[in-house]
Amino acid sequence: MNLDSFIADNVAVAVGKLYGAPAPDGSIQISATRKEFEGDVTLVTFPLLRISRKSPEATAEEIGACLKASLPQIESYNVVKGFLNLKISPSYWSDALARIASDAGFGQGTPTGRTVMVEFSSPNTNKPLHLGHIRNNLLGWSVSRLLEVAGNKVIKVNLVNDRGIHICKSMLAWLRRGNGVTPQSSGVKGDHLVGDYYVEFNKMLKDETEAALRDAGIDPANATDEQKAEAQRNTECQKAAQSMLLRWEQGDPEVRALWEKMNGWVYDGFDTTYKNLGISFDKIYYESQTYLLGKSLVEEGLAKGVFYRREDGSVWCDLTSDGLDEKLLLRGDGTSVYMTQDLGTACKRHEETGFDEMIYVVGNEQNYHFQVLKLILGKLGFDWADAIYHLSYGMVELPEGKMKSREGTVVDADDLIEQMYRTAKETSLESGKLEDMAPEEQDKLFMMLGLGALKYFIIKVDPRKTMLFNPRESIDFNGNTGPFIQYTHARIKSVLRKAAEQGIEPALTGAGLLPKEIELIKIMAGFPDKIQEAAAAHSPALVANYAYNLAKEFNQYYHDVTILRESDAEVRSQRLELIATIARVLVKAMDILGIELPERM
RNA sequence: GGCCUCUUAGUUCAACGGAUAGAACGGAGGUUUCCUAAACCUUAAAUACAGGUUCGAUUCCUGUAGGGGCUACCA
Repeated sequence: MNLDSFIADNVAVAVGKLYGAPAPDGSIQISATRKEFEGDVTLVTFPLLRISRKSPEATAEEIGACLKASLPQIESYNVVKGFLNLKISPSYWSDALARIASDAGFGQGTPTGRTVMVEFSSPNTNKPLHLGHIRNNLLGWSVSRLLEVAGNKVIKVNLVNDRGIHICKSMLAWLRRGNGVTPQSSGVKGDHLVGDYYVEFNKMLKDETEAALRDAGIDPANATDEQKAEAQRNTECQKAAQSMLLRWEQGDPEVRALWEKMNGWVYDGFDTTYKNLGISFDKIYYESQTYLLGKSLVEEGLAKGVFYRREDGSVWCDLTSDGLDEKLLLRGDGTSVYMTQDLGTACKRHEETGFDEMIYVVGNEQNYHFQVLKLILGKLGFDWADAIYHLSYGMVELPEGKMKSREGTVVDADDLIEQMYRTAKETSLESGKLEDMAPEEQDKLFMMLGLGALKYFIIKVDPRKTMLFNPRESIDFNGNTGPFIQYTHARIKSVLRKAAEQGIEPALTGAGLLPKEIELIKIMAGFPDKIQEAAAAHSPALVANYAYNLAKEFNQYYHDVTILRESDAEVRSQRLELIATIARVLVKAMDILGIELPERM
């Protein structure tokens, strides 16, 4: 049991004894004592005044005295306004350190027996990954790790959008203007090459649209949106792309072969990016294989009267009673839409895995879509509809606003990783601490640091919020950053290495603890709770902030005390044990974020 | 128009309805005969506005102003 609930239970006992009535639910509020006051845990007494019928101070005083008398773990208490601050005895913290130090799997939650599926990344195959995908990927990955550490079985899946008009556009432009170029012949990464032809298509489209407008006697610069859309629809290349999509759907061997070839290039490119980011999946779904799912569900829904058919043959679900609109599920021509296949895919996945929770890591622009998805699954009678969770994250904005591919302000994922690597390299070489390190080791380190900075920067922000990313200023390596925590770890490891060289073993010797040491132990003891809290909130950001806090406290501690030079052997060994434990907790926390910690830097 | 969401130091981010709103970067100043100065210490600086609920509001409610998103027989 953790300290907070232990105290809470005893407060409940004390309240019953003192006031002869049980404390109402939620009236016992325990929190960590703020730094400026003396104590470790604090009871807020205001909610208990209804029962005590006394002033906040008197209530706090009485409960404090009662607890002090009955619990040996409480060394002292003090009352400030309505707050009862309890100071826990040092031996409790020594024991806590001993428990943490001897627990190799510290932080790993007990198995919950729950299976959670997490879908993330879900790229289109016509363009390389960009900054927005990076937030998605890092969030999906770290949430998956977080839930695993919290004791769940996690299945990471990726649903690749490998079909549709957008891929046909790349294919068409490549056929017309590519001259048979391949990633091998050009040396261009596959996903970038295909992306280049997507851009090429849009150029063709723009030229043809403007020509058409001029032919119609309209100045393209002054054309209305409707006029532009109309002209665009009728361009030759747009029609060619559409007919290519039709041929794809009919299974035309030529189109399919080209489609497979170009998608193959893209997957090779994606694999490289995923590998650089350090992420992987347990299963990859392809929309070309799932896009027909869900049609039978629509039939079922029609039979049950959940959906209805319009005169033109299209099928809809009326959600107006839920405060939403009517939602299309099947077009007049019988073809399905995104919602249809998502319904089908969800069902298929539930049949296959029996998941207890299905998390979709998708941007908040699709909030409406997932609200509807959940509602419809419920209407179809699936009791697991509530297991659907949309982990909705905010957009990544640049200083000049939203990324727009048309204006060329998209931050490419591969470029960004490369840039982070280079910045890490420069900063590291400047410090001049790595001269005796082998070049390949250095290279690994630079990548570790660059990625650490990038990942931490993105994950530390509350997923739901829109975040700002300034590529020019890059990312700092000082302060609340990944490299700060990496540096902290390297520092500890360095001391431990030197201790080992001198034959000094870390050990728990029962030597007295400094206040700062108790502070550090307190933070570490809170790790398992923090994991559970973060998992419940689906927020790796909480873990990031936790790790930063621990690292920061350590750096202050490190500055204030001597470790290797400490003359008292017992104190010295115990301090080594303490910092070794800190290093282990840091590794565990950062592992959730997908950030590696170096032995030296 | 309708629905959702956001607004905290100069900037980027924190804060289960609880104590004097925390950090970091940037600014100003300081610390290295000593285990890693990518560190540490000092200092100035913020809850968009107006009401309401509460012992207590950055947090909950209403309104105003200003961002963002959704409102496709796109995905």
